[in-house]
Amino acid sequence: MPDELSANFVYKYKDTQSSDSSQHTSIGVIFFGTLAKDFSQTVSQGDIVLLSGFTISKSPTEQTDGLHPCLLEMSSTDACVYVYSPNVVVSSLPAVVSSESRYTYVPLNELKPSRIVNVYGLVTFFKQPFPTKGTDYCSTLKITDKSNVKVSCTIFSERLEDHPKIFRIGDIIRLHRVKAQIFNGSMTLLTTLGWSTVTFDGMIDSPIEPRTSSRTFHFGEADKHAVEELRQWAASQLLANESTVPLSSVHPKMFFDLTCQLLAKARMDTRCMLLKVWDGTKCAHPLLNVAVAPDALEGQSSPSQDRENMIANVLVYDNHVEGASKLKPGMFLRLFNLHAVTQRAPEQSADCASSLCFHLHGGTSYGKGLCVLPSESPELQPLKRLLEGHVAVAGEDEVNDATLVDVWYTPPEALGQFQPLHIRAEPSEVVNEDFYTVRTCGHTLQKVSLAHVKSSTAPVVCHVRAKVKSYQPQNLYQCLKLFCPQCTTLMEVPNDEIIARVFQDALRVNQPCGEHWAVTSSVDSIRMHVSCEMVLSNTHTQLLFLQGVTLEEMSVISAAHSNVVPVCSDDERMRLLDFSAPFLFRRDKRYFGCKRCSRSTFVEPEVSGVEIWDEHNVAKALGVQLMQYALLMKFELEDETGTLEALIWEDAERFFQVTAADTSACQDSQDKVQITMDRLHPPGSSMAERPWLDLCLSAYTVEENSNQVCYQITNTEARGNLYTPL
DNA sequence: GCTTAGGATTCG
Repeated sequence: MPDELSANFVYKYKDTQSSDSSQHTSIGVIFFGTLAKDFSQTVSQGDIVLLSGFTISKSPTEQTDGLHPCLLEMSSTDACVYVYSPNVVVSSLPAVVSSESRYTYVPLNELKPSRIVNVYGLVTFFKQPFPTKGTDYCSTLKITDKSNVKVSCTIFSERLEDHPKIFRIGDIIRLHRVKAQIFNGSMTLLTTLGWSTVTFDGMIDSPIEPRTSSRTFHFGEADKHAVEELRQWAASQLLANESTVPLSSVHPKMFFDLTCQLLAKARMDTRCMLLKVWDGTKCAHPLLNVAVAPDALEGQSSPSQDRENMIANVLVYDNHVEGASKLKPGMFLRLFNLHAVTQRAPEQSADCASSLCFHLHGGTSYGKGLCVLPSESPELQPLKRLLEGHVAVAGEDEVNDATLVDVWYTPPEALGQFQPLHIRAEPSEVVNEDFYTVRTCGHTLQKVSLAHVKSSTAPVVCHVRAKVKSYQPQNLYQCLKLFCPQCTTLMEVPNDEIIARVFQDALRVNQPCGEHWAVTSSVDSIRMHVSCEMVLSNTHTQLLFLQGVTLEEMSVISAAHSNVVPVCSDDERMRLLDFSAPFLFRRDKRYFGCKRCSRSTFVEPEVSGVEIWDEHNVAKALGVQLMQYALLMKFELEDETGTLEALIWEDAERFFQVTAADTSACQDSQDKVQITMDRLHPPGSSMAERPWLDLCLSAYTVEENSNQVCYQITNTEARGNLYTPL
């Protein structure tokens, strides 16, 4: 045929003179028509080609040229060839190859069954990749374009990172080498061998940044234009970026998408994971707080007053647990199709207002799922500013204690409670991956040097990398303090000698006391009082008042009781002991009252309405201001630029992953603090051997101390396998 | 070894 061009390209990867057909490493290929023309204009020597839609035929010239006995012959107009140049990846179809625009994108209304095509589209529906019954994960999505035709796409890949990074409806996706097919009467697209994808934000003015796991992908002016055009069209159609719902707009029973930061997570069971998240807004409905043992919780989420209704508890079920288990506190997430469920915590009675909890139900229907958003995403910036603002405000409220600095220098008294623990630490082995620190704050800050921190104006929050040059107190039992949240008094925990003396003083005036609210029984010189009202409600075994005991007797008796209050008598009236002694013994724990803020006279305890007695309601019933246990240490930090003294105080429990109250009584918690210190500052180690610590530092001024600038380590957790010997 | 899925909730 005169108007038809033909070409015969022979690729010789290796020259061979042999006529033995098994030795042939080259074969002839025959193209016809426009494909032949386009191919001849596109290809260069050395390119790699991939052919499809060709048939094998006998070579008529085998006898004369001694080459391969077969030929590859283009069988129909469906045949296509892919040309891989060293630098650019070129895909070509019959009639579409051109030298200036090497990729051609087919509008969605022009798809033809069994064609392998490249397309651009706007995402109108998507699911996170889910495991199939086969070998791959599958992403299902639906896309549309200017033609307004909607096409479903199915993407298979066993590598999760190769799946399209779609974060929201309205994102723009580019697909290469996907096959058009009819399924159930509708056009669909399916990945084929060599497929690839890139996605873009669909917001009209956001930077055009391709999201892909591929390190080599083609992106030119034409792509930029395609994205811009789709964004324009989407905007005109009101299709673009359906926004997610802030916590402040969530109401019961709704399904919604949430953009948030992960604060903490905990495995509930094999099919359920708890995520504690926030987005910087306050929910109009009370939020449920799912209580979890502190050691089961990864990350930090202490409910505090000013964060009330800001921390959402999300229960993630079944297939979503796999993805959730990879999450780390601090990450930014998008949770798709969360269900706002009203429920009561187990301890809440039926007349209590129920609170909101969020469920990510099992399955993938309606796009249920979760994904991690890159921290630098432009759409996260407003959220991050909101969170940082909130963290800063919380910091100002909490870091205001002028007494900290003073108390630091008062010589601590020995308590004899911490047992120093000796760990074998070979100096050469101390730099160990078993120990490290992580910041759990939401700040996105560049790390700065200690010199930079010192030159900054407080208040400020900084991220640093430093080593511990020294720390105080060296005897760790001395880092345990008592703190009054009311008057901010900070004091040492009285030792047993002091407490025993208070008990002895009380014994000297051990007269009977007649309180109308109490019934009394006596064994020898020991008197036990219980509340009449509590006897009636059968809760009297929970709260005992003991008179005429020594500290030793008290310790034995309280070991078996939930709440025991030591009392004495004065003028036939019951009184509490001096506040140098604990006002309450709860099994192995002792609780102290603040001398300044507690009621000085003892009146009838207010016992109505309490079902379960703990240290808080005992203190309240007695008019006592409960003192909190707190850990206080001072680290001398060092980096290449200098040293800086930083307290570890408000976030000490977070840092050491213990509660201060536990360290007052529990050997395991004391050991944990000791081991942590031995990891970050091994005994006898040189600076070079100590680990670098990633720390979040808060700098603040103490007004009462001529505006002295103080530093605290905040939002930082010590991590690692502390129980592996170094 | 060359399939898998092919949108459509609500349980915990």
